[in-house]
Parts: sequence; C-alpha cells; structure tokens
Amino acid sequence: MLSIGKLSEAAGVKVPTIRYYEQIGLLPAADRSKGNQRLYSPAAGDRLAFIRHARDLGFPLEAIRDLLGMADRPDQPCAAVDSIAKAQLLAVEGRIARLMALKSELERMIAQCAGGCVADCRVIECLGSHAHCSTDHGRELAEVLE
Amino acid sequence: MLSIGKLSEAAGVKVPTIRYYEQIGLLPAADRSKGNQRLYSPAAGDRLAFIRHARDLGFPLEAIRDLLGMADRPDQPCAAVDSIAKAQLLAVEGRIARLMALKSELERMIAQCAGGCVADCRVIECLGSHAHCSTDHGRELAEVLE
DNA sequence: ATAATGTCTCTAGCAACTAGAGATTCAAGA
DNA sequence: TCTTGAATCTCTAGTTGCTAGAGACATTAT
Repeated sequence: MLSIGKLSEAAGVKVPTIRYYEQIGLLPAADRSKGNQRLYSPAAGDRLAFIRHARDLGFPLEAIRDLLGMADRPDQPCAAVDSIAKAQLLAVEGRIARLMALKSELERMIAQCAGGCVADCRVIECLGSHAHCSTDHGRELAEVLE
Repeated sequence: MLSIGKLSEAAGVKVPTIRYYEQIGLLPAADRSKGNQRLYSPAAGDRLAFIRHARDLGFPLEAIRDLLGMADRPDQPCAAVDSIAKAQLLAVEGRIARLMALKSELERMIAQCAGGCVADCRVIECLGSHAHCSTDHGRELAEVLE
C-alpha cells in the first residue's frame, strides 16, 4: 500500500489534487491507516494514471468521470467512448483555428509599431479601434483562452 | 449620457461585466443619476471598447490594466506596450503548438479504435497507459486548456 | 396610475485546482 | 525509547473572468 505522497510521485499528480479528486468523487474514498492517513493500492494508481493522462489530453473532469464509468464496464460497446473522444478532438480543433486568427492579428499589430511613444503606438491604436483590424473577429476569437 | 444597458449594447459587453470591471477598478466609478443608476459618457464607451477588444485578443485583465495605464500617458515610450503584446503573442503561439500535439494524439487514438466493446477500445487502452502514446507529452500539453 | 422593464447591491457559483493555517502522525536517527 | 523532522490531516479561502439569482428600487410607456 502506498501513502498519498508515494502515489503522488508515482502518478505525477500533486497531493492536494489527489485529495480533490477524492472529494469530487472521481476517486473512491481511500482506505485509511490507524492514524487516519490515506493508503492506496496499485490499482488506485492505475486509475489515477488514467485520469492524469486524460487531463493531459485536455479532457474535462466530467468527461473523465464518464470515461471511467465506461472503463469499468468492459463488455459494453465503446461507441460512447469514441464520441467523447471525438468531441474533445473537435474542441481542440476549434481552439486551434481561433488561436491562429488571434495570432495573425497580434502579429500584424506588433509589426506595425515603429517603436516611438505611446501616442503613435499602433498597438494601442489598434486596440482602441476595431476598425484597424483585418478580420472581423468577435468575442469568439478569445473564447479559446478561457 | 448612457445608461449601463445602452453602454452594454453599444460596446458588446454584458451589463454585469461592466459592473465587474468597475468593481475591480478597470473602469472608473461611473457617475450616478438621482436614483443612483450609472451614467456613462461616450469616453467611457471608448475605454470599454478598448478593454473588450483586448479581451477578444486574449489579453488577461491584468495586462489590460497595464495597457490602459500606458494609453493614458501618450508621451511615454511604447516599448512596454510592445512587450506586453509580444508576450501575448508568445503565449498564443505556445498554446497553438501544444494544441497541435494534443490534436494528433487524439486523432491517433480515435483512428485506432475499431468500434467494438470497451474491453477492446483503443481509446480507453491508450488513456490507461501512456506507453501507447507517440509523443512523450506531459502535463504541459493540456495547460493550454486552462 | 400602473405595469413592464431596467437597474441596484449582494451573494454564490463555474473549472480545476492551489495555498495556507493549525493539528496530528509517521519514519528515521541517536 | 525518544526525538526531531517530514508527511499528512481537515478546513477555508484564493485564483480568472465572469455569470446567475434574490429582493429592492428607478425609470419609462401606456
């Protein structure tokens, strides 16, 4: 059995994060030592690794909760798993597209600045008036950063 | 003078958001009507438009606070403005790069799934063990989504 | 005059943690 | 065995940038 610190090290997930996952029910309540400290089996480590890996791929915790539920029923069809993964892929692609637009707008803005004083600064001017922009970007451009 | 609702409409920023900006000191406290309702000059609208535009470009509010402070001193050199904008560009580029890695990992995962039951699902398997991954992605891969 | 909006303040909630206080427990060395 | 230092415990509050709601007051239209 592992202490929470050892588990943390093994899975690459910080100690308070593990407690947080338990608190929100993503991990089952751990066994305790006589002195009330958490003890984990290697299987708990696998579950945590799964969560961490899915987080690394950007899945939100709620999606991970669903994925874990599915992983626990290996005889069910995996279509639902696929659809979660595909939704995640779509979300990522959307973010990329919007970030690209953002990037070119920023590049244009920066390139135009000759480096004088603020009164002549293109960056400030461009921020002040949407009219200087090449694209008709709206709120949605930056949603990706949330 | 405009009511907060009219200002909201004109600038494309929601009413509670305007109040929030005032609360955190990004907008100065507005004048009030006899009945204590906020009244805004067109100049306040310009400032709000500046904020919104910068938000659209993904600048964090603290950076915007700095930018506004600089815009209020037109005779100062604009190097600091540029460096904020460049930092933002770098942040955006970093996010794009990491999202691209994420995207290809997700695509690989999804493509391998033959669509059987969960026991055979590549998506679940890949999430369960990092060994199936092509890249040695770490936590940093998903930081972009925060 | 009355009804329908609009606005006010205040609190609480979202995601996914992170940081800190103050108390306890464990592990290793003397 | 004792002691010290590290790890762990629970709990609360903070982060970012808003959003939603309650209950009360103001303004506008009919």
